[in-house]
Amino acid sequence: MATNKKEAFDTAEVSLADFAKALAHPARVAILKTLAERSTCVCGELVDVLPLAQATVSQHLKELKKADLIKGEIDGAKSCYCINWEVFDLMIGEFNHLFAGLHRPPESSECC
Amino acid sequence: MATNKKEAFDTAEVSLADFAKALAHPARVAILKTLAERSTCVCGELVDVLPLAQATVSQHLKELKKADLIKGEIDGAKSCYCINWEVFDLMIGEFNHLFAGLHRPPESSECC
DNA sequence: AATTATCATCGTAAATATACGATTAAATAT
DNA sequence: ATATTTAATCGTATATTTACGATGATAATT
Repeated sequence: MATNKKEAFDTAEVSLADFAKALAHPARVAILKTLAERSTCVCGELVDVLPLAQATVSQHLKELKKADLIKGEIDGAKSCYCINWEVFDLMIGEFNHLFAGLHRPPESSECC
Repeated sequence: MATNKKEAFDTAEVSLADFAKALAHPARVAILKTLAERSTCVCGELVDVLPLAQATVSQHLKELKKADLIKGEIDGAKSCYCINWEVFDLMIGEFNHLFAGLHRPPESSECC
């Protein structure tokens, strides 16, 4: 029954929802935060930072990569990740455009 | 296995993730957009606007309510919803604080 | 009082997400 | 050459999400 109804929605809504979905787990928020904090690219210290098993961290990284919010590169035996700022900033802009900028309550409107 | 590891993360990360989760579906984005567009509170026209059954819309509304992003009120036989701007603006602020404001790439850092 | 409209909730089916141990593959170190 | 480190992937268990029809409850209409 849980069929995917993505086609039925606007692409803007879908892409914003996908962005939100990528952030919809504390581990992934923490990963992005950690990647942003370190000026140099971070590899597997993420596993040390997070309270999760290596396989699970890898899975979260995969999701962030799928959402195009991070880039990965193999550096010897290790693999190195960093934030994809182009896409990230773009999504933040889309987010703010849709919600923050527009549509404030029209002052005198009686609402709930 | 899929145990809830929320306790192991910072509350800021958890609350941001919860906020993101609330937006992590096109239907919920569309609901918020619709509620923001109409100056007067909207009831069940949402069902007409969305490509989903009434029960499903109700479920999504429940989730948004759980996240405290909307307020609901029974108005006769209908029930009326609107955005909870206090919370919503707060979460937007938290979002921008954590990601947009801080941590830009330090210019000369070689990254991925 | 009986009917209708509106919407929440229940029950349920199927898809996704979360988590981890085990395994694998590749690079590095011994 | 062998052992170790690093990280991806596989397999799997469980939890959560998504979706809908059916039912229920309440208010408005007839």
